[in-house]
Amino acid sequence: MSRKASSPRPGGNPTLIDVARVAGVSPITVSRALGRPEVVSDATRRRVLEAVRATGYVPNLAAGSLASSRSRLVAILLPTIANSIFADTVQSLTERLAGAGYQTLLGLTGYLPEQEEALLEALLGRRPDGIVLTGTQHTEASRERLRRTGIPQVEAWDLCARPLDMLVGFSHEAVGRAVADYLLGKGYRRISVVSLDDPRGLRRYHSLLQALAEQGIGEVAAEILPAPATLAEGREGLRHLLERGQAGEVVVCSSDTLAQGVLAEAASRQIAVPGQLAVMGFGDLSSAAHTHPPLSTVRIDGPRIGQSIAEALLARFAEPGLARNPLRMDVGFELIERAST
Amino acid sequence: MSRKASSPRPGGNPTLIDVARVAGVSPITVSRALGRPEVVSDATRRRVLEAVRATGYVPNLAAGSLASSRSRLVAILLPTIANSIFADTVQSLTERLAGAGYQTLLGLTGYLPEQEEALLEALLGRRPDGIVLTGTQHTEASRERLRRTGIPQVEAWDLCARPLDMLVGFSHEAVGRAVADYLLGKGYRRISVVSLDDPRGLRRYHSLLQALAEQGIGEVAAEILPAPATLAEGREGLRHLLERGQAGEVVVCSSDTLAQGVLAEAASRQIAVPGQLAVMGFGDLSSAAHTHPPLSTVRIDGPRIGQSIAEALLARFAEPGLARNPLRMDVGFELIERAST
DNA sequence: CGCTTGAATGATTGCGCAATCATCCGAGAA
DNA sequence: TTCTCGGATGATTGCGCAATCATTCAAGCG
Repeated sequence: MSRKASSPRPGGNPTLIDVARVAGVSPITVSRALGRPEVVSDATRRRVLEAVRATGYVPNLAAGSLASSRSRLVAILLPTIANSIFADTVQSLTERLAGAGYQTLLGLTGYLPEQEEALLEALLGRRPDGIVLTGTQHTEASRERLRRTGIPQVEAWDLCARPLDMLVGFSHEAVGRAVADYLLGKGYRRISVVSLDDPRGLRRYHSLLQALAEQGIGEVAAEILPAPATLAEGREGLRHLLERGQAGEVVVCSSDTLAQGVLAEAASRQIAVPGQLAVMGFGDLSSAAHTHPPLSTVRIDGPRIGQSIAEALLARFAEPGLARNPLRMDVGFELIERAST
Repeated sequence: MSRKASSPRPGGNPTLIDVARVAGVSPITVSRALGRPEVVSDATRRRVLEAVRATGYVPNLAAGSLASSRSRLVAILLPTIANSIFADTVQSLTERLAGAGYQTLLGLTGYLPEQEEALLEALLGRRPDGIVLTGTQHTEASRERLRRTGIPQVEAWDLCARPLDMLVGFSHEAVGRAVADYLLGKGYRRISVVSLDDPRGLRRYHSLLQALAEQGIGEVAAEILPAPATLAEGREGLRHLLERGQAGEVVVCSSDTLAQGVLAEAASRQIAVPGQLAVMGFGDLSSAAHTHPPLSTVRIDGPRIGQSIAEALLARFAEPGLARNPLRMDVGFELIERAST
């Protein structure tokens, strides 16, 4: 390295040593005054804080990570943030973690498991203290790698029998069944589906199919569309169903965004909703209550998921002994009936 | 510290030294094989990569940061990701940076400058190689701190006379004027505004006011709502305007989301759009083309902003000599006329 | 008065890596 | 043959911090 010891260095960032010199204490006392203020005397702490202000010192967290083996970083992997149902979860998770001094490393997988694998390796390089994953489908390589890290991790927005570690979500199978029961109860028999080809949407679709089959309804036309969800995709989905004469009495959509597209396509074709065609969404985005007609949908409490993830991680950070506690939280869902069905 | 030198440590993560031992080379050769593969021989590189695979080695980037003074981290500060017009920008920015080996540290300011200040300090602790800020309004403390870091930084989604460093955005004043000219050209004279109280929305509002005033239109009712933008806020905005009899012939909204709320409120009151009341949005969200009626709005190319930010930062990283190059990119905007006006 | 006690502070060390400088060795030139 | 040269590899060092152990000193006690 170029520089000898700790000269003043007008160029670089000030370090603990610079602050210590200004405050007239040892570097480790500065470290303590900032990191564990209760162990230094009031007078010393004041002197140190004054020196921090005077020097413009900002602790180098990379050095802190290295020395303490705690990065105060949480990695979040999610498919996308654009028009996303996950946005509320990420927002509340990030806020809660920030309040506890943790920062958020964002990784976008674009719904591709292989992408998740590469991203995961990159993120692990930061030695995050916690990892949040969307869904429970990961490549075998990812699962193995995650298992070996021993880092607390939370899978979100889903439930499964063998979670990697902690789990905060709800049952997509239960959603599918609940939607089937609801629609059958309303008297609908000819049902079609417009779904994104994302794993959780497809699981809801399959359990809907099964629940309907159990009631003797075997024919369910489906239009499976590539991610991400947009209104245009929804419109296209309904258009294809109509062209094939398969739309039936009600279209079940894998997201409110698709459902809004379906509504728009129906409006443009003068199809009355729900008179000629009912529409069901998923997610209860803030727009769902305000479409025309208001959208029946399934409400998921995204902020609550985020908050629960944060609590679970923070608890684990505070008490590493809890390792492998069997947290498996089902936040449930709520079927919201509005005018579209 | 507890451990002596570099014993095998079955518990912890493998290090460069472990890989080196397996590959039968020195640690620094492993470092080179991974970081600058062109300087080691093919045979050595293969042996090293095999050893990396065998050990499950993942480089500790905190240590790398500390040794090289390059974190390969870019901090992004933005108001919110929920229902956000910035989502596309963040998505494309993140993807482009990830492709170049940079990771993204996300900071959410909630539209509060003081929050930005605290967040900024926390993020600077990671010594990011680049910083992306939303907008050009920062506290004086933030500006000063940013200036002194010398880290390449980009202000996005706005233009201003004295940028901190680089700038990729468009003129909100020009948007306000363009909207005024457009509406006047269509023959509208009684104009009202529903805006979020975010700085950029208010700037568009004020320049709209000024442009209208120059044409002799002095009375413009406005409803200013707290962030974040939701359909419900838009509905409330129109409701208040109508209650006061001030909605006029056309409502200009500071975002498409608010505009959709206005459309919903109008629909629920049997107000014909645009016959009795025209509506103008901002952002051209993917939903704007599919509302009922389709929404006239102002299109901003969010992904392009993200891409341009990434290019600008990567260029600066590759060539630190370019410091203080005067990049100041105006990505412009496009007024989209649809059926709502 | 000497002792213990515990709060406050300090000295030393190493976290894992890359920058820097040093060394080695084989091919080609003189 | 000897020398030079440059590609390949290695040894050493320090990045900035916190863990660990050591020291100091005043208060309290018999």
